[in-house]
Amino acid sequence: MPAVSAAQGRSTGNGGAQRRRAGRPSAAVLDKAGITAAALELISRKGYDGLTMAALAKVLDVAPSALYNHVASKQDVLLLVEDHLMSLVDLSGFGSGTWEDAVRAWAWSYRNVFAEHTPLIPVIAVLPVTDAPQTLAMYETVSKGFLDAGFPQERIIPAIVALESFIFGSAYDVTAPEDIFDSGSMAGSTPNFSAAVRSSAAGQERGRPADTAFSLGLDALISGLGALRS
Amino acid sequence: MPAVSAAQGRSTGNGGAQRRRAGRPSAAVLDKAGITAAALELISRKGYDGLTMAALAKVLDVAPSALYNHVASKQDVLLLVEDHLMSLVDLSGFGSGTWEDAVRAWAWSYRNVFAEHTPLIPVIAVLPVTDAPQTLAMYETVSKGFLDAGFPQERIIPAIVALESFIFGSAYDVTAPEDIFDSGSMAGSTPNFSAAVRSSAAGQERGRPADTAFSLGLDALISGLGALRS
DNA sequence: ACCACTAAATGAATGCCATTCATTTATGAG
DNA sequence: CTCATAAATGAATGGCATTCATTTAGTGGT
Repeated sequence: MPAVSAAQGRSTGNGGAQRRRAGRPSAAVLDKAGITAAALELISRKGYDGLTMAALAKVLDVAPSALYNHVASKQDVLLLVEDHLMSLVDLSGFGSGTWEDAVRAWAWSYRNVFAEHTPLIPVIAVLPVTDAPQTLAMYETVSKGFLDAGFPQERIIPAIVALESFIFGSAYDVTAPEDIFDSGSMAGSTPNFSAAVRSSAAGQERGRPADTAFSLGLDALISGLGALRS
Repeated sequence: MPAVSAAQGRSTGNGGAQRRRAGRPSAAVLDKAGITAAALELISRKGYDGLTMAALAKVLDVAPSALYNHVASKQDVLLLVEDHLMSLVDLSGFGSGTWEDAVRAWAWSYRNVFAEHTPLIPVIAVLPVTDAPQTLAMYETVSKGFLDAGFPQERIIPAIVALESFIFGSAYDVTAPEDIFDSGSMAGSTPNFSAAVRSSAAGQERGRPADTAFSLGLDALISGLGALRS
């Protein structure tokens, strides 16, 4: 159970005191599960800027070059993290309630998970699903949900892709600063925009602006895509 | 007219032969417009990986440190590029045709421009509009288009944000490899997904898959959001 | 029981990158 | 005329991912 060894290696702690001597250790120190866990810990503690191969090695109490016996590159580490996060997305709606409710719960959960991990979005967008079992499992469940709801088979993938595109874009939006639409000194030359910004800020008492936009767009997509069902 | 000087500096060429001697030159060599143009040239020639401060300096026939007299950081360069690209987005539909057609043309154009520049998307998402005049101009035109079409003022910004989120996510989708949904050896355990992938590939004779998904989602958003008009 | 191969660690490079700093030279305001 | 300021050079600096030679430990075949 190498994951346990890795966890022990980390909890043993050794705060940099006596170093391990060179050569293969009796019990393996590293494995993918341990690297993934350490990366997630590092990300939550220091953010993605803090996720360097050197920092990761330090958390695992290992020399940086040791990591390359288990992953081919830093991109590989990001891939491990990405696939782990996919397992956190809520799929419970598919199979129980209506298609609309299932999609809504899935989309909110998906957006919320990746709003905390926007640096992974460029990775996901280009990642072949073959290399990501959790991701593949999610697509299978969602596809089945769409099929059972009466979607024509050839429309399922485009519909999921459209929803995902909206979800990824919206995840970025969550991270935007509050004053992103403040026109500052240029406000005079943008009367319609400035008024719209003021008005939407005023009309919104509860919740984040990003949530309002997400809710609005998601409802539009769900009703528009739902019409494709036979 | 410093932009001209910069252009001359670049066309003079000097292919690295005799170096400029230290100290302030009689005519300024650099300015923001020239830096922006050089960055765009570099990006189109070598991609975003090739856009380094050193490479940019070389194109402009200048020492890397000289750039920092005009921009505070590389992020600043990306911001200049981003704002320039915004001026390429098609706004001609607003003011002529229907709201639906205007939004459709705007959205396709917006997506196509940034599909070639996805590394800028994280920059845009966090960029206060104050620092980006072209971006601000675009929002003004689009806001006016929504207002004239009968949108309640407080819904305009959320509606635009929802559309933009979909556009950014879809821009990533354009860059995805063709075989991104190939399940490979895992296909056996994902029957519904694999069948959906096969079916959507078969049903689609013309155009890129990304275009199909974008068209589908955009129509859904336009009809859903259009219903908000009074 | 030996031996060769492979796996997994260390530690010392390597090369690239953004950024900073001291220095030099030119311009323009008072 | 002079002096602050702007705009260039060139030489660091520190951080980064990655590679390589080396060391040690397990393993499969004979």
